[in-house]
Amino acid sequence: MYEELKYWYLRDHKLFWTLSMSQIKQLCIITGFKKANKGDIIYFSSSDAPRVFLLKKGNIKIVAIDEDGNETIKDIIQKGDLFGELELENDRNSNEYAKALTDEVAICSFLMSDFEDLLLRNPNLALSYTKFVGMKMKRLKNNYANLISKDAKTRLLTFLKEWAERDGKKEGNRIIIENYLTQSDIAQIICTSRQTATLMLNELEENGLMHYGRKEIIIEDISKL
Amino acid sequence: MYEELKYWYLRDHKLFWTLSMSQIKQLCIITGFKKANKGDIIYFSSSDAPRVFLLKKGNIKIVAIDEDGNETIKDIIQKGDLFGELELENDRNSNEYAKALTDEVAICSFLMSDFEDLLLRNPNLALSYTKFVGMKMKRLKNNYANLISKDAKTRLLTFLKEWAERDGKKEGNRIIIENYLTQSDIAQIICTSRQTATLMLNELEENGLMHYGRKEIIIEDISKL
DNA sequence: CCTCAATTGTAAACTACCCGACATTTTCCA
DNA sequence: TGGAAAATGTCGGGTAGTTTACAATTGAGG
Repeated sequence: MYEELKYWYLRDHKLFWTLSMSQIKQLCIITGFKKANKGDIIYFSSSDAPRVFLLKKGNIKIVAIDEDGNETIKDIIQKGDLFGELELENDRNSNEYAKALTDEVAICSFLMSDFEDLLLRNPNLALSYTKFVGMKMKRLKNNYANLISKDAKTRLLTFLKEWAERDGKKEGNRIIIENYLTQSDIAQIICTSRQTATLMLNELEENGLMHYGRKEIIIEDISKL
Repeated sequence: MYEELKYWYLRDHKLFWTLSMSQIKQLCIITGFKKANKGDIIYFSSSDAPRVFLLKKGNIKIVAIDEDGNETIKDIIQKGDLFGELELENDRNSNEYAKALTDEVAICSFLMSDFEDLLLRNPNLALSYTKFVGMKMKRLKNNYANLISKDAKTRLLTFLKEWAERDGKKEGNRIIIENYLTQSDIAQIICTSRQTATLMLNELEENGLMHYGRKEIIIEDISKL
């Protein structure tokens, strides 16, 4: 990869704003780059050194397989998200892989050890990174608090609202979300069965609150959800 | 507080091992200290500047109150744990307080801004702290993964095992845990109703697997749980 | 030692949700 | 373009776990 490109991929990420251009150039720590198409499975090769990943384009989901072969969605990663071993601790025994949700996906990665060096040399970056991880943790806590105390319908509504806020485009009163999730994906995220999710989505549609389509989701009035 | 004490409270925490004694002495960032007894409620005064807390002695639980006045246990904090705004971001609108679970509780705290300065001046510490937060996150993820995919009985067993491992004292084959949780506390932690928890605990007792007492919990053979 | 509040024990009714079993529709690609 | 695979729609039976309700036990404080 051209040196030019290497730092371009870092430049526009919030996390690296504290660094000057020349600092970024010095780093050039990106050691991997991958493109994928919808449906492709991306393995985190557990054989080689632990890595931190940065999603430059598209959306992916992290999926775990348990002993019985059941898939569980562990996370949805969006453009600009840093992911992988955010813990800076490697944990080899987890059986996880990523799956591309959108047509085009671009991921770049660097070695964790490089990243650690970088943090040590740039205390400001370390602080930003810590806050970044902290925010992730807060989001996680909120999500789970939801799963636990609310029933399936509330969970669906909360999920839809959050999604609309993060991804949705306003068009007058409506909000339009580009959809890359099947109903069964949504069901998994809100931890219910596919049938229940389908049922609830149709119910919302009957009440004229929203429309679920494979390409896009339209929410008529978010305040009524 | 005597200067001596101030750094004593930091000295023996894993997080600060990378700092030399003299460095710790220079810090003196501790600005608050609190003692409490069982049942006491400890408020995080949301009026003054955001703080990081360090639990020196005992156990406490973090409880959130929702609109309807329902209590939810959000976290159990144990001796040596750092807690509070781990996110390094202040979030004023949460309605949370801490409650002492053990007879004697000692908490010290320092201002977040001081802590941030400290991190900036000690990159090594920043890295340790990042890993520390990361580990918290991993534990959190595991706990929740459990809540979601397993039934109430499995959740109880997982919780008991984890508790035994963290807190239990071995006596021959048995493990004895000093108990500071009521059955209803346990029920909240594993997200089930008090009645279900009671039922399951009694079932385990009938099968001779464990004994639940108000002062201590005895597990006959952890491998059989 | 007695009293009251907190904790624990038990049972029955009820319900949200899962699961299996299909039919129908859409999408993909050979 | 046609046929298979994936996604969606729909129905009812079964059940884990909640809720309500009340009794029994424990323990702390006067």
